[in-house]
Amino acid sequence: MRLLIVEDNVELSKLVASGLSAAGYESDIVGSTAEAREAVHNVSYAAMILDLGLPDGDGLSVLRELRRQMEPLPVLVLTARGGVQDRVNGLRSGADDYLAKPFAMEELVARLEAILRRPGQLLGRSLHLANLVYDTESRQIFIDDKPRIISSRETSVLEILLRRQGRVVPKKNVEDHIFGLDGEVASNAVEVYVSRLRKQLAEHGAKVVIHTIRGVGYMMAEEK
Amino acid sequence: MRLLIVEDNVELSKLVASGLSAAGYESDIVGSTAEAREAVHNVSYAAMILDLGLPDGDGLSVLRELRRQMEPLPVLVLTARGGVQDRVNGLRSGADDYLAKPFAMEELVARLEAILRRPGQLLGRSLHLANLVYDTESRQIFIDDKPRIISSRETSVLEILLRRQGRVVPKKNVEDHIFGLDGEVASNAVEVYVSRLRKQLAEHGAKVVIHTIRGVGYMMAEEK
DNA sequence: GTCCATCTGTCAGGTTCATGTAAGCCCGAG
DNA sequence: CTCGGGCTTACATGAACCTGACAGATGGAC
Repeated sequence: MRLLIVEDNVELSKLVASGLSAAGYESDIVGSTAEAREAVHNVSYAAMILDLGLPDGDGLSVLRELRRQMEPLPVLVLTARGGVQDRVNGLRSGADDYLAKPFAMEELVARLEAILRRPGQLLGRSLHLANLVYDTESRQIFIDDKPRIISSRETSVLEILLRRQGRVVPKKNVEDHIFGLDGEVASNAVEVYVSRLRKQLAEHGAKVVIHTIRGVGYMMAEEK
Repeated sequence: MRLLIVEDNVELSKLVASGLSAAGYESDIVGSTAEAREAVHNVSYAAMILDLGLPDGDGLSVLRELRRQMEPLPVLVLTARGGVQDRVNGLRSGADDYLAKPFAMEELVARLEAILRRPGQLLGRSLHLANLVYDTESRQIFIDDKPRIISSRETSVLEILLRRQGRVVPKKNVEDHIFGLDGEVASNAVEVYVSRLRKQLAEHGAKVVIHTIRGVGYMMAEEK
């Protein structure tokens, strides 16, 4: 399995490469956004490890470009900046995970393998669809890179539909996901949440649709 | 996907049916070997769950008869008798698996799905034809890898035609597959479904055709 | 504490849509 | 050409679904 390391600090990049090699991964190293763009277009990598502070620009621009092209390549962002704002920026731009320097090699490998192993988007920290990004940890929603607030219940519905995007999610599953085992609902609560979610997504200009499959459930997909 | 439950204990059979329903399978229930024979001959089931202690004879006789006719229907034997000898008898008679009462519903579903998924059987998890993919578990249709929604009845027709792609499926079989034992149709319902299915497949750009064989039934094949 | 805003679950009325039936046309076989 | 099966469209029906409204719950500001 081949990885792309985008990092301008030569010592660090070699260290990472050798650590990954020990874990059984081959890797290519580039040191600028320009080289990164080229490499990604020419080679099919299993994942990218991306540093943000690069000599010729911000690594996030590479990431955003990838996502705009609907490229699902898993990306692990790696940077010295560890503040909350940077973390949010990374995820908002479409990163799958985020690691602040200094870090332990084991953690890098563990997180990398987590994003490689995840089936579809079932386990990812961050979920994407069209211009919609959802951070599963902070439960934050971004549309066109702008944070949007929607209420808790609707967020839960969004999450489960997003995790199974392009697949039908039975209404019962949605209900279970929201209420867990204990709470029972004696009404059409799920329908109401879906209705409210649709409305809010539309208001915020999200380019996604929630299809209704009568007698079964719902399916979220990209618009058109 | 439709299953046949052969079980004379009404409570148990209902329990099993509801458990299977939760797992996404429809089922018909019969309570004797005579009814079982009739049902199997009239309807095309995905699998049979067979109890051995029946009021009018041994369930194994039904199974042996099926196998003598080279009928590949997957059979899961379910019985109070849990001894090794019984297990051997069941398997020797052509059962695909064996489950002793009392059992956990999860185990029944797991074993059932194991035999349904088994290669070489009529049934796999997903069926392909040209640019059309059908997932038998979620009953989802993909054309050119994009999920497509068509309604329940049309999906059932598609499923049986796909399972026997390249072969003629008698109209009566299609009808049985959709309605099972109980429902009787007093019209040209099947023709209507086929018509609707053709239309929708065309709209979605599926490269498949449904040929009509006059006086017999239908056959699905790749376009051109 | 009070006030206000928002969130939540329920309900009811209206709407949409899958479904089965029927009717008329089409078309292939003979 | 005739006959009969097949195709397609139209339509009625009821179930499934949508959505606006409402009232209680919650929680933050003061």
